[in-house]
Amino acid sequence: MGFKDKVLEVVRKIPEGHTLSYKEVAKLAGNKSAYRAVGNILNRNRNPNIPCHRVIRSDGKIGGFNKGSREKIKFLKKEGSILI
DNA sequence: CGTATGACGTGCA
DNA sequence: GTGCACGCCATAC
Repeated sequence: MGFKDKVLEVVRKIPEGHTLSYKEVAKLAGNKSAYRAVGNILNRNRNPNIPCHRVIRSDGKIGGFNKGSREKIKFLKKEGSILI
């Protein structure tokens, strides 16, 4: 159990229709300054149970996605969590 | 063990 | 308002 698992758990707890920024996730994970690592972890970690598409940048931008930002945008728009 | 990387964030020009 | 550059942390190899 480390920062990685904590981040994944936090992201997994994100309810539908709600999005969190990498910084927020890092803060909830215990390291508010590790937002850099959050993106890294989500990128390397391919866990289908982790709705990583609900994690966006603080700017409101999508950021990136394993399968392609298109899918991420699609999911967010479908859930009504984003206004792009 | 040490180096390099990255789906970020903030500041400054 | 937009663009560029730097700094930050943890993970993976």
